[in-house]
Amino acid sequence: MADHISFYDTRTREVRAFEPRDGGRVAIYVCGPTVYSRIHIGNARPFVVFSLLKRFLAHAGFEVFLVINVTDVNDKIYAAAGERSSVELAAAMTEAYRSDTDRLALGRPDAEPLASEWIEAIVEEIEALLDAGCAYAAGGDVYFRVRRDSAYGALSRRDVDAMDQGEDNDGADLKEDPLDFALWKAHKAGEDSAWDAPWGRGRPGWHIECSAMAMEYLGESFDLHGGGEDLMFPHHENEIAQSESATHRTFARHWFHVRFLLVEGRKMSKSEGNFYTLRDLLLRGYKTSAIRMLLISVPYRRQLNFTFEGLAAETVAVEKLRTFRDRIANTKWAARPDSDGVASEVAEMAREARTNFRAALADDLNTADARAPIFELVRAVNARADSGKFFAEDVLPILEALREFDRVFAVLEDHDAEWTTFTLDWAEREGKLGQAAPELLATRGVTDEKIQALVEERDQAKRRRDFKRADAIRNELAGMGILLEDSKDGTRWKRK
RNA sequence: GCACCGGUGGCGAAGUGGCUAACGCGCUGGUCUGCAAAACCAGUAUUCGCGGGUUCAAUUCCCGCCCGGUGCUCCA
Repeated sequence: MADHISFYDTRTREVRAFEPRDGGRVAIYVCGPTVYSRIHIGNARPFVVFSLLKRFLAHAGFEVFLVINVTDVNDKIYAAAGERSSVELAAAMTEAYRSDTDRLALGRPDAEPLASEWIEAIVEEIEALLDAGCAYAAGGDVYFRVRRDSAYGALSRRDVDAMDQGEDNDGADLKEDPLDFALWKAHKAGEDSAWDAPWGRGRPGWHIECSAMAMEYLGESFDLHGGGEDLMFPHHENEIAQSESATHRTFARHWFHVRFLLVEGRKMSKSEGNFYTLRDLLLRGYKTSAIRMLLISVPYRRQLNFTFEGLAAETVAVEKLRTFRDRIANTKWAARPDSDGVASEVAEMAREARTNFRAALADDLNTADARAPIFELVRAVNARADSGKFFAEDVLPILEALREFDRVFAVLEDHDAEWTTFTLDWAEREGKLGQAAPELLATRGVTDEKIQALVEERDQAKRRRDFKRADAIRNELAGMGILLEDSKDGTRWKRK
């Protein structure tokens, strides 16, 4: 099943066969968040994409090891902390990042190293670069000699001589060449995290931490390295320069960049007023299943327009799949009258859908295309079920197909109600309950027992043909976010 | 200015040198239902930003234009 998987490679600018060095094993490194604030929907896209990538590769039979680092020493963190401790801010925001991404229900990376915990490895790599003559210390800083690296600019297709010389940057007077970038920054007044190093007290530059941690976890050369498109230059270009100058080996064999998203058609920014954290969306009553579905609806290399209209549409789409799954699983289907040992047509449809699903993902992780066979299967099977052509022996192939889809997409498992409770409890602690959507607040304290009692009362009213009363109860439940479905097998309800 | 990406139905979006241009949402009509909901059926792009070219054939390749987006150094 693992054959013919290919991904676009930023370095070669083409869709290339993905061939891990070590047969069945895949090592992936992704540049994660800088923890100075809660993650927003733009940060969520790479997290979702790389989690899906891992899930797909694992599903395709590879043993995947995914590293997503956390940058917890950085200028932005110092700036955001102000008078407070940057260390405490970073720790709190790291926790928030883990909690928020847990709500995305895609699992955690296999390792989530913090830059601050790998200073020793970073210092060692800088020493190696100094020894090799690729770097130099100046005024307590250490810089990398960009012009010593003839391959510099290959990833982002930039001509070193055509680059802006950046004279107004920090440390310009210490650099031999304006193109050089910092591997180590000398301690400055007001910075509350610093480590001793042979060339002076300070902290790592931004790029070196990823080189060091990637090599610590995955070795000098590994399969795939990724991040947001913004990281291509200078971050990843600099990582390649440092790493390959130190090891003389290909650092990452495949480069994978996730496109930025737009929010309501515009670039997301605080000044535009379209800046949303994951928590904001949860408080507004949107479910992470819908967020995932929306992020899946556009392939990772395309710009995605994140809108509330889109979220609403995907909420419905997720519901359609769950309703279908429940229908198949919970109905007493008749045995097939003409079971003559031939595989049923439904089993054949499920097989074909699974094949198409895998093929779409194997083709540069085309998640948008991969959704089509799922919905096609749902419609075809619903149609058969409506016309009495779905039988007990068809249940298993269908549920297995759904399980396969969900091993990658994770939208069927319903944690939504749980996350809603979690979000509201958090909002209460933070005094933000007032920001919660009214529909969300209405669901608070609505227990299954309470719902069940009302549903039974309505059923009795229906039996008396007291439809006024029955409809009143249905409306009352709707106000609590409960939807009813009458069927021959009784009334089913679900939380919206 | 330099580099790059996109413009497909009401919205989102896949895709291909030539079968009826996927899929999701929406809308209209129908079946079912006490009414709904769910589900299904039918309809909803004579056409893929505009102009030109290549080709027997282009939405798909090439050129130009218009529109939108992104990057261009220490800062996800």
